[in-house]
Amino acid sequence: MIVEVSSHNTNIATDDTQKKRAGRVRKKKEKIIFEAAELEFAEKGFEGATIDSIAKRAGLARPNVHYYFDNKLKLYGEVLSNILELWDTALNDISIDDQPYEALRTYITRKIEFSRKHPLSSRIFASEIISGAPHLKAYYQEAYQEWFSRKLEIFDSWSRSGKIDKVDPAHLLFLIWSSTQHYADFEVQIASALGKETLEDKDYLSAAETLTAVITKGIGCPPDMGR
Amino acid sequence: MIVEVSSHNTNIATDDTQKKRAGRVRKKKEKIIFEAAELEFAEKGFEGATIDSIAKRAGLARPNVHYYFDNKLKLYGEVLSNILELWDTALNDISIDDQPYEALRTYITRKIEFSRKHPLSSRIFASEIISGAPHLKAYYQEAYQEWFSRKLEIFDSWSRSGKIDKVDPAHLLFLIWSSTQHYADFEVQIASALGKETLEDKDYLSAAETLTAVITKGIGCPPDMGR
DNA sequence: GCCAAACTTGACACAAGTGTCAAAAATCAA
DNA sequence: TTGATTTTTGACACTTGTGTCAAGTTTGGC
Repeated sequence: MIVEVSSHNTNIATDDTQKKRAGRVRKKKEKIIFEAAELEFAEKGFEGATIDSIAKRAGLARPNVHYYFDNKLKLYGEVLSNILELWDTALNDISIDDQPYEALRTYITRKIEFSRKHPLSSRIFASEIISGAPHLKAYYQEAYQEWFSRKLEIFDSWSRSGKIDKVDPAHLLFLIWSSTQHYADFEVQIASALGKETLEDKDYLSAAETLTAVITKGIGCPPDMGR
Repeated sequence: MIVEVSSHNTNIATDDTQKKRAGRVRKKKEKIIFEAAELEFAEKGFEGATIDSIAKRAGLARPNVHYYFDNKLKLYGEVLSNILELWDTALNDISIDDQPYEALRTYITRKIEFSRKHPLSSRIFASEIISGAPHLKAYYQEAYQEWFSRKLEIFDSWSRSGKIDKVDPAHLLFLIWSSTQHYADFEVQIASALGKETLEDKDYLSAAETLTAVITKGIGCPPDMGR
């Protein structure tokens, strides 16, 4: 039942066994279906999503969805791996040589931008984790742990060289990750708190500013620290 | 379709229309079903949950679940309002007269403890928000906005009186909320990052410590500020 | 021990979802 | 224009889930 999610595949149609090469129509329809699927999965989760509903969102007959993506699991797998890929390319990355303030400011800003540009992806991912990541086990035993420990090393080295305070690097990473992720996953709640229907550009901007200010000062590398 | 979620009802069976008063058996069974439902909803979301699966988790025949809770929506409504109630009682609360450091330390610690003790509740709530809060609209237009603005006032007053830095209070609140919430919702991811199957007490403790340290220092009210 | 109320369950009717197939329609290269 | 290929769709068989009912069983007060 576990999807083998490959984090890097440029072509959406993975199994070339009997799949026809992508014509114009195919590409367009795949995109329409894919986007409808993202909406559906974000709103209902994997278990709650139905192919019928995806077909309706896409404006197609249900068997047509089966024609392009064999079944719900395959479609979901594509959506998931697309998310991981997006993530990889959009957030490359913090380097050990960077100055903490600049590096964190950039990272936080990019992560928040990502939350604004790809809220559905973020939410689908969150739903998957919340429900125990049943389709991501593979990924979690490999790529993620590596990504995580690379970040830890950077924070550790910053901490050892006195560039930042001695703070538990893992929890610091969780702090950065969760507070930025929040703006995608809990957008409804945030908008409601701010008395709006939906968040605007300036909200994301001031979020990034505030998070950067509080977190960098909180670990002892505020902007005015100089060098 | 929107559930009228009342944030305070001591008795689980709300509609006394034809419901029999709670005997011993009733109470016990309701609890078993309720807990099975929490597991199911946390894992599958509202749309994906099935009564059959809840019945199986509870070790009962499906019609028996219908006997105690009329249908899925009612059961979900009970679960949701139980969560809101838990929240209200467990996190009461920050007062405007408190010193920021102590108040925040207490709040963050309690919130993380809540994440440890009630991970399912937290996750169900998160799923509901992620999918657009279709069953919480009512709550969100009232109680939540009030809760939120009360917190804002406190932060604002701290900020005006120079007890903390001039930081956007809304985003500060989101920061605190999201980073603590994270330990319930993304437990799988966190455990995987830390190379464990499941989180231990000390993980929650060091989480609370780190968050408190970084956030309070980040807004200019570290413990050694004294008074 | 009796019996009314509370509880349990198999069976039913119905609704919704899945995946497949064959035939119709559209596309496009020669 | 034609005909092979790609795409679309109605129909089918099947599975899963829902809610109800009536007949059974258990429980507990007397």
